[in-house]
Amino acid sequence: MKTTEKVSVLRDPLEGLLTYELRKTSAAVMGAIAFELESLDLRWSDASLMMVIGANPGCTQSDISRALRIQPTNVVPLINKLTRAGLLERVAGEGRAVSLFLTKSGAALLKQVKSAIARQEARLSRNLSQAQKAQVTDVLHLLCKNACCD
Amino acid sequence: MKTTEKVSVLRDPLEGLLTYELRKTSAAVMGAIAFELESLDLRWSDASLMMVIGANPGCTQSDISRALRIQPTNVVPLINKLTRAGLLERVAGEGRAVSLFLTKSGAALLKQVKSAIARQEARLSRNLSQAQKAQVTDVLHLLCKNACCD
DNA sequence: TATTGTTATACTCTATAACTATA
DNA sequence: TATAGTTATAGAGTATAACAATA
Repeated sequence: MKTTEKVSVLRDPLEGLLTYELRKTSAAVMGAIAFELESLDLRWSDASLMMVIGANPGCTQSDISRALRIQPTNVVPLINKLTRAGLLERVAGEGRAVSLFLTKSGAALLKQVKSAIARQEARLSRNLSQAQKAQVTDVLHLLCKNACCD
Repeated sequence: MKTTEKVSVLRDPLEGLLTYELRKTSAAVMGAIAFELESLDLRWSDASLMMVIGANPGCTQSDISRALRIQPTNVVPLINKLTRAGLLERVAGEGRAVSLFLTKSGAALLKQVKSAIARQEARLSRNLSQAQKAQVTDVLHLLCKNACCD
């Protein structure tokens, strides 16, 4: 015996670590929203950009950069993609600033984005107790703060 | 008046969304562990690999791939890096399989990795109530499951 | 000078296709 | 054939440096 005693199921020494569980859950959740947005030909970065501009018509790339904590340099290709797709309009503002607005078709697509996000959120929290639902974002905010930023 | 009425602080329409908060918190937490591991010249992917091999001496790359949910193809460069650094030993096993072990210096470094992780975990949960501490991983597991995988 | 926007670049993580070697 | 490992490659996300344009 014991000729083929393979490990195959490993002991997972990372199980239960906040760092690990957060990363794993975040990865799963991002995979799920990616699937949800696939039919709209949008990635999460696109969708979150549209959400922010939809809620703040006329905001600038700097505004977005600060709000979503992405480097200004990384906002550029996202804006370009959405502009080329006819979803975004760039209007000259003060100084070098450019004010961003959703086009008509951008606004229409945003509605679908909101539906996709609503579906995702409903699915995520479908079997959470009221207490859990109420506390989960509080805990996440605490953890975020403890991780030193925000 | 109203000449320079800039937006500057945006309304954040993503605030409170589980998808968004999870991603943001995960990013912050990964940044914090990256900082913690920086002095050891390891990234989280290296550290988690060492943790798994330390807890499962003789495991294979396929085992690791399944445990950490990384593509087998992406395990290769990680293993190579740690092997080149003298932290890992590869011993021929059955068939094509290769059994992985930490070297002496690998085991020594793993101790420091564990300390770094322990510091991180303590900092993350320092101001969580007992109830929160007890429930947070449960909620994360639920969310992970609801996201459809795991 | 400080702010805004941009280009180029590079590194990490992740994913797929195609291949070799072994049972 | 199924499993283990590998190579090459490509796409996203994120980071810095250097620069141009405007107040």
